[in-house]
Amino acid sequence: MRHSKLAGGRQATLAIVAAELGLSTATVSRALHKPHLLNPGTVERVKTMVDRIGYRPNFLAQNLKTGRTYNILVVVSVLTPSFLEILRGIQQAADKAGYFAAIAHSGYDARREDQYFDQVSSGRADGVLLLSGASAGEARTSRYRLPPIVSVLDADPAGLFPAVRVDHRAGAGAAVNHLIGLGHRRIAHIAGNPASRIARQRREGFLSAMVAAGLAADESAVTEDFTPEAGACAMESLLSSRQPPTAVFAANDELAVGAVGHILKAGLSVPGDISVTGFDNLPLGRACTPALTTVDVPMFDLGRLGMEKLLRLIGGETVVADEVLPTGIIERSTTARPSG
Amino acid sequence: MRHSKLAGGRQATLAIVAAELGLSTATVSRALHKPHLLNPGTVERVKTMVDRIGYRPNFLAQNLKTGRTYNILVVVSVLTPSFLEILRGIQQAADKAGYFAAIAHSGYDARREDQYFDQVSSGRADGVLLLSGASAGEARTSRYRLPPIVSVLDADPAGLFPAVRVDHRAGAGAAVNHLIGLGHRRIAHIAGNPASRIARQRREGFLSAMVAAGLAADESAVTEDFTPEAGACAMESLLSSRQPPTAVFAANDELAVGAVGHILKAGLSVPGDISVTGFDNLPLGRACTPALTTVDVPMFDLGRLGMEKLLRLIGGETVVADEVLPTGIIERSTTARPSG
DNA sequence: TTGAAAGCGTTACCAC
DNA sequence: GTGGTAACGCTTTCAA
Repeated sequence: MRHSKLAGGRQATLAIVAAELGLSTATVSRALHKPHLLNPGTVERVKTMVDRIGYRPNFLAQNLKTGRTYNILVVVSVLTPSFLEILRGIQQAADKAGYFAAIAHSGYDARREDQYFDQVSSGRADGVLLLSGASAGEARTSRYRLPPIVSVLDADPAGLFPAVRVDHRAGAGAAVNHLIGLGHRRIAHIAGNPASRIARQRREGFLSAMVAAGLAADESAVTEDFTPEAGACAMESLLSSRQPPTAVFAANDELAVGAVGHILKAGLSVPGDISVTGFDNLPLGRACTPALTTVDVPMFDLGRLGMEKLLRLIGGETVVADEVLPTGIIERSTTARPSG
Repeated sequence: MRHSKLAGGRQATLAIVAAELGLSTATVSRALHKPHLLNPGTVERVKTMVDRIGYRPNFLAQNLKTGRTYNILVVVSVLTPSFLEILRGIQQAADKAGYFAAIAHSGYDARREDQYFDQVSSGRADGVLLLSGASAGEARTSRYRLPPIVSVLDADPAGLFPAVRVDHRAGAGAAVNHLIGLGHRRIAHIAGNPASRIARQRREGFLSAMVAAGLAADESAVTEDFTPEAGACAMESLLSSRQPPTAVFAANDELAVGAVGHILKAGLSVPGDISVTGFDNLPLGRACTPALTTVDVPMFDLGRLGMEKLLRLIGGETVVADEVLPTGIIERSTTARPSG
C-alpha cells in the first residue's frame, strides 16, 4: 500500500481504489462492471477494497460519457389530486428503469415553463412528461434540441408529441347518457374553466350527448377554479334558475362534490331531488357521503404507460403516437331516477 | 470561420462555439458566466453565435466540475394527499434555487429505500428530504457518505437529522380538548396503524389529554390503513359497543371522513349524535358534507421550509436542528355539544 | 488478464 | 482580455 487516503477527506474515487491495490483504474472499473473479463481473484480484491473504503461510483462522471441523466421531468400546470395517482404510475415505471422523476409545476406560467424547457435542453433530463394543461408551445420546440416528450391524460394540443390519454368527450358522453338513461331530461353542466382543454372536451361531450338525445343543453355554469367551493357556487346559481335541473354533470369530481354539498345545504336531497355525476374517480368522491357517481379515468396506468412510452422513445424505439385508454362509468350513490 | 459544424449532427459544444469564432473555450465560457471580465464586444460576439447555432451548456459536464447535481430526492413512504401540499412547498423552494425535486416512494419497503440511498451516495442528488414514515435506518447512514438530509412533518426517529415538523402530540391534545370543552366525556379514538410514528404520537396526545381531564380513554380502534374505508370500518365497531362514544377523534382526516360517512349511513347525525374531529386539514375535509372539524397542519410551509433548510445545509451553513411549526384547530361542522 | 491513455464538455487556474 | 491546459471521475479503446 502506498500512501493510504482512507481516512476522512473526500469521497473515494476509482483512482484511490486502484492506488490502494496497485491496480489501474481500468481494471477496477472492469471489476465492477465486467467481472467476467477479469481474474476472479482480482475481482475479489477490488470488491473487498471497495467495501472497505466505501467507494461509490460518481453518477455524474459515469453519465457524462453516455450523455444520459436518468432524470425525466414531469411538467404539470397545477398539482391536483388526480395528478397524485398519475405520479404513482410514473414513479413506478421510472423506478424500474433506474430513473428519477422530477416534478416541475408551472402554474400556467408560460415563462416558467420556458425555463424548464431551457433546462431540459441543457441535458438536465432525458425526457419530459407533459401533464394536462402544460402546453409545450411551439416556440420552445423549435428553439432548442429537446429530448423525447410524451403527453399524458390529454393529447398535445399541437399534435407534435405522442400521447397516452383518455377520450374526455366519450367519457362525458357516457356520464350524460347514464343520466338520460335514468330518465333525466333537464340536465345541467358545471363546466369548470374553459381555459382548460380537458374541461372543454368534456363540455363538448356533454353537448353532443344532449343533442343526440334531442335534449336542450342551455343550463350550464362556468367556474374559475376546479374546486369544491367553485362547484358549490355554480350549483347555487343553477338552483336559482326558474326550472332547476334534475341532474348535474360536473366536469370533475371536485366540482361535483361541491355541488352535492350545496344541494344538501339547500335542504334538498341527493339523489332524491337532484342527481350528480363527476369525472375522474378520485378517492375524494368515494369518501364523501353520499358516494359520488363518476367517470373512472385510469390515472395510474396513464402515468405508468406514459413513462414507459417515454422510456421507449429515449431508447430510440418508435412508438404508437396516440394511445387511448378506456374510461368507464362508476355508479355510486349520487344518481337515481328523477323523482318527478 | 474554419470548418463549420453548424449543420445538423450533434448538440453544439463550447469547443464548437469557440472554433466558429476563433476564440478559446475559456473565453467562451467566461462570456457566458463572467462577462464582466471580458471585452464587451467579445461577449456580444459569443452571445450572437450561441444564439445562432443554438448552443446549450451540457449540464452533466458543468456539474461534474462543480460536484453539484442540482437534484434533491424526496423520499416518501406512500404518496398521500397531504404529501401533495408538502410537495408544492418543496417544489416552490426548489424551483427558486434551480433545483429539481425528484420523487422516490418506498412503499415502506426498506430494500427500496436502501436503493435510493445507494443512488444518493453516488452523488445523484445533493440532498434528501425525508417524508413521514420514510426511515433513514442507521445502516445506510454509516455505510456511505450521504449528503445533507432533512426530515419533514415528523422528527427523524433516530434524531440524526434536522427536522421541520409539527408537534403531533400537542395537535391531538388540542383536538381532544376542543371536544372536552364542548362537553363530551365519552371520546373514542380511531388511531390508524401503530406502525406509523406519527399516528402513535397523535395517539399519545389523545391519551394524555384524556388523562389530564380525568377521563377514561378505553374506547379506541386501530386500523390497518389510513383510508376512509378503514375509518368507516373502525366507526362501525365503535358504534357496536355497549356505550357508543359521543365524540370521536380520528388520527387523520381520511379516517375521520370515513367515520362520518358510516355514522350517517347508520342513520345517526353528525354532529347531532356524534361529533368527529380529524387531523391534517386536507381539502377533502373541507369538501365533504358536513365539513370536517380538524387540526390544521401547515403542509405547504413544512415543505417549503424543509427544502430551504436543506438548501442551507447543502450550502454548508449550520441550521437549527429542530424546527416546530404551530398547528391549530379548525372548527367546522362535525363538532357540537353532546345532545344527551 | 491488465495497463496506459484518450476522451466526455466544462470550469478555473496560471500565463501572457 | 484572452489563451493554454489541467482537472472533474469515469469508461473504453488500443496495446501489451
